[in-house]
Amino acid sequence: MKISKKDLTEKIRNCGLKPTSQRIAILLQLLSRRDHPSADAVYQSLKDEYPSLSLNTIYMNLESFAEKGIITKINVLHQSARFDGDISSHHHFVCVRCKKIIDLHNMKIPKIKIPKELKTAKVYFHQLRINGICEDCSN
Amino acid sequence: MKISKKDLTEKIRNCGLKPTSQRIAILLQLLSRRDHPSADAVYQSLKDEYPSLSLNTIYMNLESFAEKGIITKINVLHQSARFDGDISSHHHFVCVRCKKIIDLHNMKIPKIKIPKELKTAKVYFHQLRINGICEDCSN
DNA sequence: TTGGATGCAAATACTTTGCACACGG
DNA sequence: CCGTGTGCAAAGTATTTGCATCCAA
Repeated sequence: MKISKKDLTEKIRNCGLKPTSQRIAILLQLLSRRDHPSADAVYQSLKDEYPSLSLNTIYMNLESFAEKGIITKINVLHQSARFDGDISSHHHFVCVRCKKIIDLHNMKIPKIKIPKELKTAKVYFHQLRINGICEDCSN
Repeated sequence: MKISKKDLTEKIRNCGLKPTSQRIAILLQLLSRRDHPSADAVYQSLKDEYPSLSLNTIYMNLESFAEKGIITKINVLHQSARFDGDISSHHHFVCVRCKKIIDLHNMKIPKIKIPKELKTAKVYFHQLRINGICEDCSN
């Protein structure tokens, strides 16, 4: 499907942001590609066509778009790697605001059927991650 | 349950690593606590008792332990934020080695029952993440 | 003794912040 | 014009790398 700049302009305006040329370019880039780029990957793809575009602008706008829900941020970003000594099967709730991680031991997840896309990969383990805002942060 | 140093030594040796005093201390620390510490958090807890222990050693060993499967690294993708232009409901496979993300659109996940630990939290969305090693990396 | 492990310091990577200028409404 | 958005540079934090020394086997 073709993505028109007009649609993008609308989409950006609808979520309360000014449809600047940079925002349109960034959103177009993200909707056109099938992978899951980092801010820098988007930057690399756009800098030839938009030499004045700054990486900073991409960081800010990807974050804004995700906040408005027109794109998704796959990894709630902890500033640092977090480790768990408990390797028994359990899942996690992550507060998107304070980044707190809460164990969910009592949560039963029905058996997962590994999809065919992964038939050749080695699956280690799966973890369900629930994102939200914890009690402390919701005040 | 009490964790004996003897058991830890065994555990470390069993996964092919030398049971140095630093490794034993780091693993003991991680297995004793109920939270999900960063490398620095582990460092802060240990540096009084082991003044010569370096943060670097903790980084390396937490990574090694996670690779051997005796602890878990919760956020595989913490080094850079990754975004997805596709906001339809789907899940992801993440290669723990090359960090590649593969979309799993065909995967049906039965309805999730939100556990009681979260009764006061606001749940935004949940994503199932399957961790493993992709075909390219498994050679 | 010997190769892996550690400690230190420097280097790198990612992201955020501060501020002056530019631009859309 | 007004206020948000952008670009640049600098700062901040997390992690990795290089290398000499150390230590468990």
